[in-house]
Amino acid sequence: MGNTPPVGRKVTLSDIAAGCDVSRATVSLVLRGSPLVNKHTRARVEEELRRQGYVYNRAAANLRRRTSSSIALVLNDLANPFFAEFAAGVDEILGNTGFVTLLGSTSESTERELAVLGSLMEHGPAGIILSPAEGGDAEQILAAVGTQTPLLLFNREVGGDITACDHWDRLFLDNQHGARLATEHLIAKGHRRIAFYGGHLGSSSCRQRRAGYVEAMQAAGLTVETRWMVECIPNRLDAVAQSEQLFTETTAPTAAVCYNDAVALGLMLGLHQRGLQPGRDFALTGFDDIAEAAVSAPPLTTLAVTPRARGRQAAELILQRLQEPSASPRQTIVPVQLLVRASSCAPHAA
Amino acid sequence: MGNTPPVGRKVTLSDIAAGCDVSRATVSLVLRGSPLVNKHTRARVEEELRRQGYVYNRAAANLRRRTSSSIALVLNDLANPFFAEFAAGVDEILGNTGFVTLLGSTSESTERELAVLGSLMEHGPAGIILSPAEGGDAEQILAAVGTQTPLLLFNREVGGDITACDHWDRLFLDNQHGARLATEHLIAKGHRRIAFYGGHLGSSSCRQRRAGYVEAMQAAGLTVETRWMVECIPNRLDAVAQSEQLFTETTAPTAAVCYNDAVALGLMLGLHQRGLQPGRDFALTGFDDIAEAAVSAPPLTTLAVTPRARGRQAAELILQRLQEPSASPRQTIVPVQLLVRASSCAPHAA
DNA sequence: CCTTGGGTTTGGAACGATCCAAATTTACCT
DNA sequence: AGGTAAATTTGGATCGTTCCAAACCCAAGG
Repeated sequence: MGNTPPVGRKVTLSDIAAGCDVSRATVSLVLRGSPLVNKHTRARVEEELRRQGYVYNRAAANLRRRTSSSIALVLNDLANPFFAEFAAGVDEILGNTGFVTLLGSTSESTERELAVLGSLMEHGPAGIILSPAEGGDAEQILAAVGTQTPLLLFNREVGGDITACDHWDRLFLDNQHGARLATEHLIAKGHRRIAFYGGHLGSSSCRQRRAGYVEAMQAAGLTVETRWMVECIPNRLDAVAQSEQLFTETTAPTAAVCYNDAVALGLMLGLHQRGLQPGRDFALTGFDDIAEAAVSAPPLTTLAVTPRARGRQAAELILQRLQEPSASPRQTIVPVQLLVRASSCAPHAA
Repeated sequence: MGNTPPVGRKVTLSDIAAGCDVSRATVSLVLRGSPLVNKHTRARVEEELRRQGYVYNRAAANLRRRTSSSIALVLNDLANPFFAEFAAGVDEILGNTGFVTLLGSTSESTERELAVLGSLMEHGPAGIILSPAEGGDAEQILAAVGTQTPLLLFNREVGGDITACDHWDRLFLDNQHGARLATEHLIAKGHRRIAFYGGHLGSSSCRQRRAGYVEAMQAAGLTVETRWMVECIPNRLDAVAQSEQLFTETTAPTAAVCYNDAVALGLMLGLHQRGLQPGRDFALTGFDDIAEAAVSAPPLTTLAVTPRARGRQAAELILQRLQEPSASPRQTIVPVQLLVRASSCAPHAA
C-alpha cells in the first residue's frame, strides 16, 4: 500500500503530495496548520508525512518567504566560562523561539572575527549578537555585516569610528559602578594603598573598571598611584607573571581591585609565591563571579554578573529588535552585584 | 554612473548581472572563481559586486546544489567548561573549513535534546556532533535525525537499543583506563581503603570509570566496599552535600577516586567542613583537568583529556565521514593522561 | 435548471543560486 | 576569405518551499 519513500534523496513535500494524491500547495498548508484544509485531507496528509519520514526544509521555506530563522552568536572567547554561560543563556531562549544559533568563536582575533562574520552573513542570519575581539574596528565590522542585519553589541565597545554604528543595540555590564563598589568596599575595610590590577587598556571594559576605581579613590581623597595600575593579559597565567610589579617599591599596596576573577586568582598565586597569604596579608577583589570564585582559597570577593541571565537577556533584546526593526537603538547597562567573601580582609598590620 | 543598489531588499546575483550587463550565469561563475570567465569581464563583475555590496546567499546555493555547509553541535551542558572548550575546538576546525556551527544546548534534558535535534535537522546539517543527555534513548534519537545525516557520538554512550545505531561514529575518552591509572596511583602511594566518589550510574562514562577503579582494586587484591561507591550529581554542590556518606562507618576511606574534577573540588570542601585537610589527611583524584584543578588548594591530581583537542578531533572525524559516507563506522577511544599534583598524598597516619 | 457562495483545492510563478547544453565570439591556420 | 577549434557567454530548467489568483465542489435558494 502506498509508494515507498525515495532512497538516497531527502523526502520532499512533492513526495508527500504524490503519495496521497493532493497538490504540493495542500501539503504546504497542512504543514503550516492552516485552517483552510479539510479535516480528512489533513489526516491523510499527516499520516503520509509520518509514513515517509518527512523533514521540513526550512532553508527552502526561508528562501521563498525571504525570512530567516537563525541568529548568529559571535564570541571573542567561548572557552571562557563567562561566555560559555552566556552562550548557554542565548541558546536557551532562541531554542524556545524556533530560532537556531549560528556559533562563531573568534579567539580574540580581529581578522578571524571579520572572517567569521563574513561566513555567517552568507547564511543570512536574522540578527547578530557580537562580543567583539579586542582592538576591532567599527567600520570594518559594519562593512562585514551591512546595515540590513540588526546587531547587538555585548560586553565591549568596539574601536574606530563608532558614529557609523550608532544604530546597533548595546548590552553592557555596569563595569564602572562595579569597580567603584569593589574599591569602596576595600576602602571601608580600612585600606588606603589600593592597586588596580590586570586587564588590557585596549578593552573598553578595562577602561571602565579603571574609571570606577579612580572615581572611588578620588571620592575618598586617596591618591591613585599610576605604578599601581598594572596591565596584564586577562588570564591566570599572565596575572601570576606580572604580579611582582606591585611590589617593586618600598611602599607596596595592601589591596588590589582586579580586572576580573581569572586575574585575581592568578594574583593570589603570585602572592603565595612571595610568601603573602591572600585574605590575610593582602586583600583583593575580582569581577565576574565565575564558579571558581566561591571555592578558591580564600573565597573571592567579586562582582556577580550572572552571565547566563545576560545571555537570555541578549537573546530577548535581539528578538525584540526583530519585532520592531526601526525602533530607535537601545543601550542597556546591567547592574552588577558585590559579593563579599573572605578575600577582602582588613589591612593586616597597620 | 551605474544603477544604485536596491533598497530594503538584499542585493542578488541578478542585480549584479543587470548592473554590468552580463548574464546571471556569468556572475555565478565569477563568484566561484571559475577559470572559464574572461579576465576583463571578471574585473567588471568584481567591481560591481563591491559597488553594490553583494553578499552571497549560501542557502540558495545549497538548495540548488543539494549540499549543506553546516554541522550541528548538540551538547548536554554548554556551561560546563569541559564542553565549552570542546565547542571552541569544534568551531575552530569547522570555521577553517567553511562550515558553520549550528549550536544546540540541551541542559541534560532528553526531551529538549529531541526538540533541539528536530529543529536543527530542519536546517539540513551535513552532519551532527552529539554529546547526549543522560538517559536518552537511541531509537528516539535515530528517529529524530534519520539515517541520512552522519552522526558522531561524543563522550557518552546512549541508552536503549544501540544496535539500530551501529552506523554512528563514536569518540570516547578512555574512561576505564583513566580511572584505573588514578586508582593505581593511589594504591602505589600506600592507600588501601579507596572510595569511588560521585557521578551518576545513568551515564556510561561513570560506569566505565567505576569499572577501571574496580579493575585496579581487584588487581591489587584490595576489597571494593560497595558503601564506598557513592553516587552524586556531578557538580560541586551535590558533591559537598553527599560527602558525609564516605564517613558513616568507623573505618573510613583514606582516599577517593572522584568521577570528575567538579566532584573532587566539592569533596575537598566537604573534607574541610569535617576538619580534614585534603592532600594531607585525605588523598583524592579528579578527571578532566579543568583550569581550576591546577590552582585549587591543594592542586588536584587528575586525568587530562584536553577538551579543545577533542573538539578539533571531533570536527575532523565528522569531516572525514562526509568525505567517505559509506566507510565503515569508526570508534575512537582517546587516551587520557594522569597529572600528579599535591592532592594525592600518601596516607596520613597509618 | 441556473445561480450564489462558502469551503477546499490547485497550477504556476516566484525566492536566489547552479547546472547544462547550446549559442556566440574570438583566435588561428590554410 | 573561409573554416575550424578554442574561449567565453548564455537562456532556461531546477532545487523545495510559499504565494496568489483562479478553479473546483457541493448544497441551498430562486
